[in-house]
Amino acid sequence: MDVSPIIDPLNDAQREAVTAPNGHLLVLAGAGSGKTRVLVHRMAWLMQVDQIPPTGLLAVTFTNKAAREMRHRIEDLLKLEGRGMWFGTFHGIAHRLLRSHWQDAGLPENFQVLDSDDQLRMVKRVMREMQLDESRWPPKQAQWFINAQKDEGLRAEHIQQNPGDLYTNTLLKVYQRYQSLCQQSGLVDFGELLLRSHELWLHRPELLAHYQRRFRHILVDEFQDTNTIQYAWLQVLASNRVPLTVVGDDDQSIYGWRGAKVENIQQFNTDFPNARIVRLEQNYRSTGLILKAANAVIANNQGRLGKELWTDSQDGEPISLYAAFNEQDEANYIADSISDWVRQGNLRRESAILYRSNAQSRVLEEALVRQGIPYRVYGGLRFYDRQEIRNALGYLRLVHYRHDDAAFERVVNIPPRGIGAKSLQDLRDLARDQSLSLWQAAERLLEAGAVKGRARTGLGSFIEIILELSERAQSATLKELTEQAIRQSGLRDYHGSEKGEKGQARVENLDELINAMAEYEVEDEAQDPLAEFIAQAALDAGESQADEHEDSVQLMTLHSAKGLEFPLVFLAGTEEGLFPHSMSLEEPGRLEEERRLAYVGITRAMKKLVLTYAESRRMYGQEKFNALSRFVREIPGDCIQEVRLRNTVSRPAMVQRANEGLFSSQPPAETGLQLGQRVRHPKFGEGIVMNCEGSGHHTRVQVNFDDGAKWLVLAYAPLEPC
DNA sequence: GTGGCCTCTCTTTTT
DNA sequence: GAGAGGCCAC
Repeated sequence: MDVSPIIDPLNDAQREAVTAPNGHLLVLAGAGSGKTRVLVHRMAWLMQVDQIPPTGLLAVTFTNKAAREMRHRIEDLLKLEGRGMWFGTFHGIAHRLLRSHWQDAGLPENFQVLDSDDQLRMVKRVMREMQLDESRWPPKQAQWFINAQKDEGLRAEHIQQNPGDLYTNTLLKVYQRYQSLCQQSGLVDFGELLLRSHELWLHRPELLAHYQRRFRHILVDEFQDTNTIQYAWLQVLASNRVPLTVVGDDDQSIYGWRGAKVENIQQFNTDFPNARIVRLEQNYRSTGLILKAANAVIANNQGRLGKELWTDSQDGEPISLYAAFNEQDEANYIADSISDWVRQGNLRRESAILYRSNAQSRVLEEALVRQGIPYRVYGGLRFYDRQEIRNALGYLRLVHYRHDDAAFERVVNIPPRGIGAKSLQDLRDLARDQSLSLWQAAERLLEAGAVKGRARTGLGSFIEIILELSERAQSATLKELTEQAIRQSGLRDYHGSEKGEKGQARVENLDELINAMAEYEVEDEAQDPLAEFIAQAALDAGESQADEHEDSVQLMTLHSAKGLEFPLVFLAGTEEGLFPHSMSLEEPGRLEEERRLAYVGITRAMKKLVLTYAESRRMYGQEKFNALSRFVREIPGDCIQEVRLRNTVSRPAMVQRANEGLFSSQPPAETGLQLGQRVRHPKFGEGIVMNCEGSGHHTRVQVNFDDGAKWLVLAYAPLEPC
């Protein structure tokens, strides 16, 4: 057997990881150290050398994109179809298990996956039922509470009531009521998928044993992003029967705020004491200086597992630091730089602009538009999150499963058919009192003649539509069914008549959905295709299928940049308050997470990194004078070259003042000016210094001349003290 | 059901 | 200061 294609392209550490005996393995993989490659090659090794059949492998990732990419690469490497291997996200795999074992999991066969939008609706409904004041008890917060508990593996009945703690007690009640409503309507939210499949292991040992025999090895990507319940799920499944390979980087853990536990990496050592540990520290991505900067920044974090990236490559160009006058200047500078770079024969798509928060993208986009540079913004509204799509899916969900209350609430009055808040409330009341689904409640009310007038007609025709579609579903293809649902429900006309281009765009999206249905391939023949499509729509929000063919600059948040790399990277808005974000300054833990985010950002760059910040920035409607980010100050001086426009005034002084963290309205000392001082201007004559803003070459002072106050840029309008 | 007005907030986001 | 979400009036 020739294993050279599997091990030849690897360095020593990578090879050690790939060829480790079929036992527990922890791979600490630094940024750009070939983590995915190791995972893929290890799968190949296990199949070829340890003779594990494809069906014996389970590979778990966090995003559908990562799962697809892995499948792709293994098929490429082994020139075979990955059929039989289980690839998927934690949620996807949990869902698959629950579908197969719905009875053991205590679910109805037709259970539906509830996405966060629908979840919020359900939470609101429960809270209204409980007559909680929405301003005092924000539904979003309750939703967050429920998800956080589920992420920790806790059911409402596991959580201790605390007599004095009104907050927890109230939210607990919401949790409890929400849960029973979901159970009754056959709805399973994201957290519930994980929690339930964990319970499935615990309550059905024979099932667990079955899967433990089936899986001969489990591989987990981005292990630092696992939360408590995910870890528990893995731990029970693997225990001491199924070997685990987990790959992660504690320095790239940036999702603590949504429940990820970096500690799981340390815990792994304890729970699996015989696990082998391999560190991948050689970086193949970035230049020497970029790596040096990244190492220096991350070294300021405490309690790391310890890893220091190194590279064979040259130092490369120094990192540029541009101090912009304001956010406009920053955006223009970046757009100019990209123009230059493209003029030198580079591709736009090889450059990326990264920022901490989405709000920053607008100014950047405007500057790119002005210069006619095509760009693509990542992470916008996803296809299945669009209203019109969710409405169409709402109808289909009801066709599939009438007791899906979330879908019922969503579309019963869309398009409007006279079923207002009052009628809906009657339905909810009846449903609650008699433990019925909204669908059943509607039937009862109609039979009893308890609804009158427009509401009666509307509700009647709504039910009629669903019934007719259900009939049609028996014989029609998915595509035909969807087409009819969109037409017959009135959604097409309703969205089409929305004013402006919006209406047209919505209809186009609906057509796109019909196309997607036509192309949809059923993965599991045994499954009802409609059921499968609906679940997929909830679990895979549909990678924004933007035209990737056009050569465009990539704009995204630092979070979405994880896992990607670009020859040229701009990191915009490196200012205190923005990055690190002001909301993470209080807790040291949050600040460390921000620092890891900085580490992620820096290590995205292959050849050239440009940091920019604005001395003055409009935020929340106010002019803010933020100091240079501490993360930039943590980079050794010899890695950085400060870029200034010409006519520079005293660069060191500017940097010093930035480092001191403050820009005052007092002009810099080296200008020889002070507030209140008399100065002479060659053209305007004598005046008094009233105010100062900015620093460095952008320093502007306000001077009161005889004919009024003027703002002057010091660099261009030298003032003489007099 | 829509439009206008008021208030409130103001990260990061996958499933 | 902008955008979202809630509320009220027509």
